[in-house]
Order: sequence, then structure tokens, then C-alpha cells
Amino acid sequence: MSAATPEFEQPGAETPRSESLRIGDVARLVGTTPRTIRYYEEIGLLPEAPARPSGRHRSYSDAEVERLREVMRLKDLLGVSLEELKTLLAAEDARAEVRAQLRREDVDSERRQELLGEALGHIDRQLALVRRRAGELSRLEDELSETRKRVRRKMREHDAHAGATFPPAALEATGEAHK
Amino acid sequence: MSAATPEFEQPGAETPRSESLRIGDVARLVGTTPRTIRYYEEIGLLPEAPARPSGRHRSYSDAEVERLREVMRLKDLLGVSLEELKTLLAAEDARAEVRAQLRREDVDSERRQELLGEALGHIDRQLALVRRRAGELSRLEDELSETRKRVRRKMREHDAHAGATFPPAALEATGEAHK
DNA sequence: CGTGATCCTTACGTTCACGTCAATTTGCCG
DNA sequence: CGGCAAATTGACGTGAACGTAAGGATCACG
Repeated sequence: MSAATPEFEQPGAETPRSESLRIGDVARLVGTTPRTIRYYEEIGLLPEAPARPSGRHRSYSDAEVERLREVMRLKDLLGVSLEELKTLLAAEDARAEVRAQLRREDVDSERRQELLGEALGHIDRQLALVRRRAGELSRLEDELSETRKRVRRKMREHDAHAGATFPPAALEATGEAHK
Repeated sequence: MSAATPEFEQPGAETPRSESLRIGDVARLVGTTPRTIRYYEEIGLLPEAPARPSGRHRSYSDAEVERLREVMRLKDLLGVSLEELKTLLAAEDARAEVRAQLRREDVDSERRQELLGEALGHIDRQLALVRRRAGELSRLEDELSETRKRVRRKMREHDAHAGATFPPAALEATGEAHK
């Protein structure tokens, strides 16, 4: 899900990337271990560092680091298995393919629209998934803050009864957060 | 997290509960298996069906079914290990304890306020966790729908170029959802 | 060009969260 | 009270997602 990457960007903007990171560096950068990265490659979650002379060290670009970050983010946000994640990323890659095809202008109108339609389908499937979870979590959040309000009310009622009137005690987590 | 259960409810409302469900029924009700329920009990996630003559069948009340539902909901929404979940539920139980203590009016003012304070702390910790995840998911959602908009724009531009002008194609997933 | 740090592959080990099987018991119903 | 479905404990099995150790090869640097 390259939601963070510039989808369908115009060509021309080549950011200067440090093309040679080693697996250990990458691991540190994204907060994991080399083993995990190799494992992801092994099961096909990450591409096989193409054309690497067997036995040589793997080399990663910044873009690949970013990709890995996204993969891990999706993994723990969506809580899916690596297998499911693989299919999600396949959709992702299909969209990448669309981008590539579209940049090479030699696609006819019909094909072009077809590709865009596919991309849209992939996005919608992922959106549905994300929204479902986001909604559920949001409900949970509401319920919790509702509970919190009740507890605080109880406390205030008590204070009132005791006669001591304090200021509202610097309410740390009262209303909405993250917005 | 009994966010769905009536926290600090007034006593008096005794809903008529069917007090004797067997493990298989419970499993079906919450969409899991007997084995899982026993496992949860085994690791201390669920109470040990107190005072059950060793060897006899377990018996569950509706309340316990509800509890189990909540446990499983939290598990997959928060994506935590059962061990972490156990500590979260410990907080939960602490709050239950507070409720119990408070119903028995023999707690003095000081103790009462102390208990409420603890409950508030537990809730805040859980809220923080939930909000973090909810926020991250919400960001992901935004990014995805942003991407979606770009794709749809590309499609419309194409349509325009082709001269064919359709209605907006019943935009299924355009704006905000879950609210 | 040597050498220490890092990486390579292979392979077996581990933890979590259950699944499955077996040998009994228990519970309920006619 | 007989019989059958469902539950019980115990033990071993399993798949996912890595960890860890071994025996070399490679790389970056002085």
C-alpha cells in the first residue's frame, strides 16, 4: 500500500538516493532484524533483490527501506498474516505495474482505462478493510472515553459531597485526541 | 475492558440470565472452539470457573460469555499477545473490584477516592493505547482515500479527453465512512 | 593484503496460540 | 438405568514467524 508514496507521479523528479544499504543497516532503520528481512524475502513478501550474484551481500535502496516500513506498518495495523499481507501487497504491486504501464505512453485508451479500473478495485478492497478496523477501533475508543467520563463524574460528585472544591485537576485525557 | 458493560451501575437491575451454558454453546456463541476457551482459562485469561468440582463440566453465565466476547474483540483490535492482554484485563478486573467495593458502602471517603483514582489510571492507559492505534489507522485510511481520489481523477481526465461524459459512476467509497 | 565486522546459507530450535487424538467421565433423556 | 452426545484431562502435534548457531564467504578499511 504505497499510500504514502507519490502514486502516478510525473517522471522527472529523481531524488538522490543512497543506493547501497546493507541488510543490517536496513534492519536498524526500520527497527527489525536481518533475519526477519531475509525471511520476508524467503516467503516472497519482499522481492529477491534481483540479479544479486548468489552468495553476495544484499543491497538495498532507500525506496526499498520505505517499502519495508510500509509492509511492517500494514502488518501490525491490519493484524493480518504475512500470507494475507502478501496478497494485499500483490494488489499494491499491480498498481505499481499500472503506474509503469501508464508512464510508457504506448498503451491505448481502452487498456489504460482498464488498468485504472483495476487499480481502483484494489484500492477499494484495501479501503474497505482499513475502514472496518478503523471503525471498530473508533467505537472502542468512544466506549472507553464514555466510561472515563462516568468515573470522573463519580469523583466530582464525591468532591462536592466532601465540600472541598478543587480545580478540575489538569484533566490529562478528557476529550478527543489524534486529530 | 468492560467499555460495553454498565460501569458503576446502580444495583437493582437484575436481568434474567440463563446461568448454565456449556462450553460448546459458549464457543458457538462467540465464534471459537472449546479448546480455545479452556486454553484461555489455562493461561489465566479467564477465571477458573470457581468452585467447580474437579472433573465436572464447566458452566458459564451470559455475563461470562459477554466477557469472553470482549476479550476476543480486544485481542484482534489491539493485536496484542495474550500475555499483554492479560495485564490489560487485570486492569479491567481492578475496575470491577472498585465497582464491587463501591457498592458495599462501607468504604470511607478516602479509600473511595483512591479507588476511583486507580480506575481512572487504568482507563487512561487503555485509552492511550487505543487512541494511538486508532490514530494510525485513521491516517492510513486518509492516505488511501487520497490515493483513491487521484486515481479517479486520472480516470475522469481520460473520459474527458475521450469526449464521453458519464455520470460519476455511483461513487461507492468516496468520502468518510464509519461515523 | 590482512583482518575484523558483517553477511551468506543451511538447518535446527523456539514461542505463541491453539488443533487433535485418546481414554474416560459426566450429563441428560427416554 | 441404559445409551449417546458432549465434556474432561493429558499429551502430543502444528503452522506461523521468527531466533540462533555453525561454518564459511565478503566487504570496508587501514
